[in-house]
Amino acid sequence: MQPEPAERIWQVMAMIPKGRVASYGQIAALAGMPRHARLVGRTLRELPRGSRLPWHRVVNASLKISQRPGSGGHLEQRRRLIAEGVEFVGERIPKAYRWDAGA
DNA sequence: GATTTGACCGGAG
DNA sequence: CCTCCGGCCAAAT
Repeated sequence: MQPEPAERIWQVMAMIPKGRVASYGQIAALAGMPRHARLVGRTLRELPRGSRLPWHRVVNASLKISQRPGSGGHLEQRRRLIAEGVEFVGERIPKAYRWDAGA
């Protein structure tokens, strides 16, 4: 039987290299469900706090953190990314940090 | 069961 | 930078 969609999402997410970021749509596409970016977002929202998955490496297509600015999650994600060497220009992450699957 | 909402996307204007 | 739109899908109202 086919792996559950959420499971494939977790799998793809787990392969994002440290110090790089990927978009929701990108994850969805790599998980074999193009245009299902929203499902990815929902899946991340439901992740337990102690997950070992690099959820912080997932940002929106504009290369900005998608969580509500000012929220704990937003600050947490930003902190973790910076800790990995990812830079921020204002709210935006330079395109150079975008993960190229298969590069 | 219809409507709204949400850690979304891409195109158009 | 902004809004509006159509697509997608699950959970909450």
